[in-house]
Amino acid sequence: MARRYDHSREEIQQLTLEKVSEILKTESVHSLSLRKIAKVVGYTPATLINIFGNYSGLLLAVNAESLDELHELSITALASEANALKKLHALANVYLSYACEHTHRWQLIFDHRMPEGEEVPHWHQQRIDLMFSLLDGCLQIIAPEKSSSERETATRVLWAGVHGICLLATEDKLFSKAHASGEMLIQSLIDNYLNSWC
Amino acid sequence: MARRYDHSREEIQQLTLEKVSEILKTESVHSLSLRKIAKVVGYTPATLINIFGNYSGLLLAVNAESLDELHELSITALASEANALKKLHALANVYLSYACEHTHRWQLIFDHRMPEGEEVPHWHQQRIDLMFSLLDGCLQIIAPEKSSSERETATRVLWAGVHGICLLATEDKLFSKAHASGEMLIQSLIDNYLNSWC
DNA sequence: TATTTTAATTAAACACTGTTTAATTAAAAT
DNA sequence: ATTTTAATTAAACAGTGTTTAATTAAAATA
Repeated sequence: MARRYDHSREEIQQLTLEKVSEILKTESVHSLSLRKIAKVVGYTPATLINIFGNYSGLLLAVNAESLDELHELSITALASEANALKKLHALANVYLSYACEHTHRWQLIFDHRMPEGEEVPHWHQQRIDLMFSLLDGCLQIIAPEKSSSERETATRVLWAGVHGICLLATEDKLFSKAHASGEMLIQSLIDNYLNSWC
Repeated sequence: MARRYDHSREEIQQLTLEKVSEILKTESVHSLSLRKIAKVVGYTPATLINIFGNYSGLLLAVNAESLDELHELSITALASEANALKKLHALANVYLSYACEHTHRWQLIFDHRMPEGEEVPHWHQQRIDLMFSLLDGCLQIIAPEKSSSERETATRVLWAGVHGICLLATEDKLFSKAHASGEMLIQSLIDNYLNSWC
């Protein structure tokens, strides 16, 4: 068989992202496969490869959507707080909430590895840089006297800490309810670190 | 063919761990496979499954060895410092050094996931708990007035932070030389966090 | 010592995986 | 109306971890 034209390229792409989203609501990253996705989308694996280049490209497209979601949530969280320190807390809690509520989507972002030899696409790196820049923006208001390299250090320390806490939370390595105690850890990290830093 | 008896069960296990070690010196976690390992060991995949239960069990055995290495390095690092704060720094730097120098082994510890339904073996969890307890021991000396739940929070924050920094370092997300700037981030994290915490 | 039982080892099959190839055919361009 | 282009698929390919059945050497038993 050949050329159906039930959907345009863009429609198949959109349809795929929706179906993967649905799967990730209940199933883990490791139970995902190109063939399984192709089946629920209603096209063959080869068609999805034709559209996304390869399986890695498909997952990357899912992750781009996730990062866009995270970015939008971050923007509204920032707008809802006046104080720069509170903005920073809000940012970290958006990150934790996303990790806890969309655990499999969140894990996919960091579980994904480029195939040997391929570079991370610039549009993907841009999305990550954008998230970092929001953090940096808060620190710029909190400590305007600091140099940009000092701020860069603090940004990375805070991101690493929050990310590590989210890893513990999503992997249920936190005794009590993951989200609640995750929030506590984040509060402790940010308050204590910044209290001394500036 | 059947029953060779070139090696005992223990010898094959030991041989396997050695060969995997060698492979991980140059190749990444994702290029590893049971069949590839079996080939270099000189036995068939089914033999390795007979010994380790399944592929996951084989990787778990590699990780147990890695955690033992990390533990031993930690013990000697602790012994080489008198001051409790310096001990803590030493501990964190052992972790970073191991991540940078044995990157693939280190990544395998955290990339590995139990198969659906199987629980983390207690002997593996014990090894992880042991590492956490070393950290907790330092904090106990640094801040004996704190409650054990307060210390638990600090332990987790510090571990999460150091782990996140190591992730950045091993994935070359750190502009300059990974190890050097990783050390800087860890210093910033520990000094600032503890400076405010106690 | 001869015989039975046990278990180590393997080849082959199984059910998957992502990707490539070649063929089909509908749509677009000429 | 004809040619070109490209969407789509089935099938093949090379790989994965695991299971099964057969072989056979070693250990246990008689």
